[in-house]
Amino acid sequence: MDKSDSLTILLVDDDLDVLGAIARFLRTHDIGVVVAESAHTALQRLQEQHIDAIVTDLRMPKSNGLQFAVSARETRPLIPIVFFSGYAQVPDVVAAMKLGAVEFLEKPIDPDELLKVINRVRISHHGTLTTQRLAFDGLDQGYPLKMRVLAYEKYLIESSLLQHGGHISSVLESLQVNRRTLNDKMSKLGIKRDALIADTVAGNSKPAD
Amino acid sequence: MDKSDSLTILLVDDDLDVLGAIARFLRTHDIGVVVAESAHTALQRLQEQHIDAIVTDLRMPKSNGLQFAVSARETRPLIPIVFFSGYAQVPDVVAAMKLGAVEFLEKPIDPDELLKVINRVRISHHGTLTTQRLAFDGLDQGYPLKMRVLAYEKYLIESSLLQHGGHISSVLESLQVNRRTLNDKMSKLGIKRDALIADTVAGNSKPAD
DNA sequence: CTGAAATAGGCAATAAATTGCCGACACCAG
DNA sequence: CTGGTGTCGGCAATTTATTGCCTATTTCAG
Repeated sequence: MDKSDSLTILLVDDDLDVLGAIARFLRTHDIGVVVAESAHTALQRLQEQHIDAIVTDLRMPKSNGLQFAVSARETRPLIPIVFFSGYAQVPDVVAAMKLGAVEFLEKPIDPDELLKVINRVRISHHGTLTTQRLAFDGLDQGYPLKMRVLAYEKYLIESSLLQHGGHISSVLESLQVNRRTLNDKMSKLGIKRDALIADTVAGNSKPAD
Repeated sequence: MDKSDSLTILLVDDDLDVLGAIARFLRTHDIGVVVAESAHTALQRLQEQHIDAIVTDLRMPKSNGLQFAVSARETRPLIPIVFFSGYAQVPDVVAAMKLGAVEFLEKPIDPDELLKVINRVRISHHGTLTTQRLAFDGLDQGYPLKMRVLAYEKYLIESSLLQHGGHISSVLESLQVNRRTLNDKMSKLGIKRDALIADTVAGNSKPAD
């Protein structure tokens, strides 16, 4: 299946067996995979082509995963990063999560679990959402408070819409907001319900998480 | 400014020896400590009195620390929470950090380290901005849109204040907001400039509600 | 086809936020 | 002490947001 909305992830691990196995698995599930066996290579790939998310081993021979993540964030400030590791210590995990990791998996990796995580990324960073996240989160300086708050509000509403499959009444209940207010906000913030729900029909529209 | 105990933390652990020892240590460092030996008691304390931050064991006989944290957040959505545990598994740590934990310490607790963490909390969630952000959109859905947006706005203002060392005029420029508006927001959101700029020295506690 | 349910938008009353202007207070250098 | 700077809050005019009421449109089951 060729899907225009499929994700491309950057998979980083020094163990080529693991790299190959996971890459194969993900590709059979319509996820584009770019592999790299070192942090150095990974950073190159990150600059060469479009990557939607990073899945990386925490422990690698030369540069460790955290260091790599920091470098990666310099290029792509808010790219979602998923770590995995076989012998993670608590401080490592804490550091990774503080960096804003979306998930931290243990080796050996359960492919289905990884797939679930990636699908979650697919949803929360979908299309217009990604732009919004950048708007309110990445550019720490230079944007007025009001604009950033509005961008966040837009992001929250779009997320809720996606999570409820475009079902407005559910969103109203979830966000506990007046129906008229929500409509006005969506109009003002340029949120198109139709566009959002059309986006998700191809993949999983329900994050059963 | 009141020079007495400016910060009150809620310390939760089923091990009474640990509870007593840490409480004593913290009290000698001018930190108010309310102790609870169970999640149930802790939730009561949380409603009875003003608590600035929670320090809790992850593993407790009856209810686990995560469950407790979720309940605590229902009462105090953005209260800083520090976890500690002796036998933490990776998924536990990940879950705790996703909940927006400020820090995750390992048992046995190094008192000085805990003190350092608490002092970071004292200047209002300093440091791990990413973690803080996760606390917003990683937090369970179920909080009204308005509350979440306000929480984010509060976070933005506090961050900017910290970043500019409490210089209001710099914050005004950075956030491009009217001075009168910023003052009003700070007042409404319970942001105390004095408390934020008081560096490692004790400042005012903030009755953040 | 018909009617119920879900969604969207117009309009107007009400509530809240924004902002300029004024004065007050603290602090510091001269 | 005095004047300058930075901060804070009261007040009121203006703007914006919220929300209830009403109607239109679409969708879908019967």
